[in-house]
Amino acid sequence: MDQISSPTSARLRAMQAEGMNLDNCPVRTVVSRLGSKWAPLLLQLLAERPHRFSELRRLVPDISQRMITQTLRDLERDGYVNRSVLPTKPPSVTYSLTDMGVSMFESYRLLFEWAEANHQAVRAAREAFDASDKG
Amino acid sequence: MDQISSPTSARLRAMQAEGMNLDNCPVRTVVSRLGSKWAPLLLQLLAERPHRFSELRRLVPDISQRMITQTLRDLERDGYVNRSVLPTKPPSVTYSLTDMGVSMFESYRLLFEWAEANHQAVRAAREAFDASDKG
DNA sequence: TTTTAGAGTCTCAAAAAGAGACTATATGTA
DNA sequence: TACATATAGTCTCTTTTTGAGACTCTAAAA
Repeated sequence: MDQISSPTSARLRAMQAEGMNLDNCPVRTVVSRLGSKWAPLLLQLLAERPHRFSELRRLVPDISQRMITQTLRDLERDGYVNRSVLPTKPPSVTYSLTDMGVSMFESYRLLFEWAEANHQAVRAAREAFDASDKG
Repeated sequence: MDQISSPTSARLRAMQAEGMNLDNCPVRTVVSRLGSKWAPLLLQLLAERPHRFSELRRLVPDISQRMITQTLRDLERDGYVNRSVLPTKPPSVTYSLTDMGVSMFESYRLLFEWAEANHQAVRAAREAFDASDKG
């Protein structure tokens, strides 16, 4: 049984007929990780240059240590981020993008650029919605 | 006080000095919504053509109705999705992308394409990580 | 008369996120 | 000697978010 690719509705219909579920959908597998609360921010910083743990902590003051660790671990697990430990005392740990991370970020960056260019429109839409009867 | 733009580390340092927090970071504001569990899938379907609520439900069998509603509401609130009700009995509701939704999806789509092309590598990285002492 | 369809809402359980304290070791300071 | 600081986390507990499943309403069809 093949991996599912981009699920067009025709494809979804076929999958449904075959009794497949969507838990293996590659797009979802990849994208849902990258859209987590802190991943975009940390990826942007690592795309700029490698950073140490404590640098990230200082640069993003409203993230808890637990969430830095966890987000970086997830990104490392998926192969986007490299974690290298220098055996100094106390040890220093540097995080950087892998080749795959760089490759992925080239695509992801376009959404970031869209967001920078259009966040006012999004914000306006949000406020209009909240001010309407729907909000 | 201006909106924060893409937070380079220099910018973050400046923000920190000014006592700003990152809750208004436009990239995070926009991206974290779009990376939620179901948004990518629903956006793909709506990018293909408009769909009705019950179509989406049938096409994505493992999503609960509550989550369809909520995800579509969030996308509508942010201005990506249009919800139009036809006053039939029972009423029919059609969801489609707005112009802004189409514009956003043009950028987002590149990440989807990357994901389709590279999900095997991500999966492999994940398995390698889990098999190592780190997992 | 019971069923079906559409488009949800409501309630409650499970999972994830977040805050804050705690750990280890070595160096610097009083 | 005693105390504080730095790095890179982990542990526990609380709050928030997600998710599943039952329930609602209306009108037409079987």
